[in-house]
Amino acid sequence: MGGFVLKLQSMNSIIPIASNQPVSPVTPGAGVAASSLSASPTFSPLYQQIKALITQSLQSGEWKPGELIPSEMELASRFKVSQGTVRKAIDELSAENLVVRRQGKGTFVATHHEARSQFRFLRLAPDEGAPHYPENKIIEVKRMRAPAEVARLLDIKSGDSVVFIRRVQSFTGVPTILDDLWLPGSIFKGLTAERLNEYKGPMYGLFETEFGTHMIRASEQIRAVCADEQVASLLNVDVGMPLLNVERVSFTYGDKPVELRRGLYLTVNHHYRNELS
Amino acid sequence: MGGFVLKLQSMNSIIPIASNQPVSPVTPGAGVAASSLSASPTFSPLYQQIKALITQSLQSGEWKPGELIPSEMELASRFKVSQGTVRKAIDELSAENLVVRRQGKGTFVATHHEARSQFRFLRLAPDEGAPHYPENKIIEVKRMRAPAEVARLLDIKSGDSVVFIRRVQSFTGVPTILDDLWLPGSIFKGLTAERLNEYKGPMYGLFETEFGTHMIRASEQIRAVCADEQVASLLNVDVGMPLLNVERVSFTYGDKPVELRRGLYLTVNHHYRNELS
DNA sequence: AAGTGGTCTAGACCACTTT
DNA sequence: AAGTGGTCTAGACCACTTC
Repeated sequence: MGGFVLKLQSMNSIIPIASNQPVSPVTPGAGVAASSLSASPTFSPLYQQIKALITQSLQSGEWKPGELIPSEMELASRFKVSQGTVRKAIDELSAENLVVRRQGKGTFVATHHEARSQFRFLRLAPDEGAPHYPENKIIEVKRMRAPAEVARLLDIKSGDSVVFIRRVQSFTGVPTILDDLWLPGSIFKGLTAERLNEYKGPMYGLFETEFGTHMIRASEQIRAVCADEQVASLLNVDVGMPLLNVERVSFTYGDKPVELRRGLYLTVNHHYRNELS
Repeated sequence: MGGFVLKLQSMNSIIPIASNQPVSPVTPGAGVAASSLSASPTFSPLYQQIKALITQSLQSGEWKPGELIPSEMELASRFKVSQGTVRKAIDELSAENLVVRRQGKGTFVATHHEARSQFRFLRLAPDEGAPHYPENKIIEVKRMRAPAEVARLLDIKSGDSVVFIRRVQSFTGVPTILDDLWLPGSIFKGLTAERLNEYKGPMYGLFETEFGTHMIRASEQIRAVCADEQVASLLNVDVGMPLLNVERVSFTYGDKPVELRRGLYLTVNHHYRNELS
């Protein structure tokens, strides 16, 4: 019986896990044989370590968005743990929307090319009728040097290259969202207005497919502001019209910030919806 | 070996579960013996049925907010299922913030009288510094007949008695939030301005303790508006100042709406924070 | 029929809290 | 020492999908 409880300095230095696992089968019916290191202050449950290993494979691109990952039994065999432990790891990854389970088919890497996740990052809904996806119009795409504030939020150096995008989104012809985006130039090489205009569907789908960057979560700060002349012109409203100002930082695997977005939402016939639970 | 898989018309008609449970102990090591009804279109996993039973006990007040509920072993014994099945039911209740687990102590009914849940329903945070709780000033408390829109959202009849509350919340002396609340009169009998002013701490704590109504979730719709004269006067800002308009419907056990709230937030030095995940 | 995830049980041991 | 939730394993069967 081998020791299942591992002592780890951090979740990043987890790779040698295999060598700490039992190499011989556990006696049937036997429970967990604890090592004497179990009181370690850096103790981490086995399933958390497995979760970190799976996350690493997602991050490294071993399994790409939309693809099938190995079955629970295969992963259990690879990591030398029971299927139940792999299951608990995948349970959490599924709860965090990193993977999607489908009974009878398998577990798939989450992708933004799916109806079910279409409105996960678009919280503006019409006051009447079912949510639907807006039309995109790209106003401007340019390369520039990151201002200090942009660099800080993207965790890059001030003056580093960033891609700036301005677009307007309309619902049934009515301009409703003005977005300004800043993306790290090192990741989004070759992003042009043409490519953005050609692409139909959510921008995060394009980012994922064309630039290998999958967004896993975002953090938003919302304020109320008034439209200035430039904004009023772009959204076709009067100067002084109250608008939602939504500042978003989006993160990819490893909680790395890879998008800064400032959206101005016209909330006359739409609202930002939020569930508190 | 008894049949564990039950056929249910709905989650509400679950009470006879006990009579469908095995009364004699299951043969050790035996798996699940499925009944021939397993293909029923209304099939519900055992742990979901247990979850519903526990939720009923929460709703009925058998265990009150802050109290300890029976241990997993006790519940397993009561419901004649394994401890693992109870565990999975409680896992979900914990994820939904209905209960709180504490290793070594037990599982407690969630309460709003705790630091850990203090900011679950208060999303306005200062731009600089750590979140802190605002001071309350009750402006008005009165009884009135529910307007049609209020009645619709509270799922009561138009003209039914409601309690109306207006208050201003301030951060370090600066008026920042103007709230208007409508509460069903049938539940919040005897709510007075004095009682609200005496009470220090979150209003949901008072609702829970004084009126036996614990909020479990809320749904918000956010818009940008401009301050009119009355609002400007109450928040000590200029007319036309852009404000967040946050309309909230809060629900208690059984997803019953029991509060309608319209908040106006000054977002000059604060922002509404939201995590998209 | 075979393979996948989903449910359920049983038993062991660990970590934490209280007695 | 006893009790609680937390982790881990093992094995059975169910529901769903594909072959």
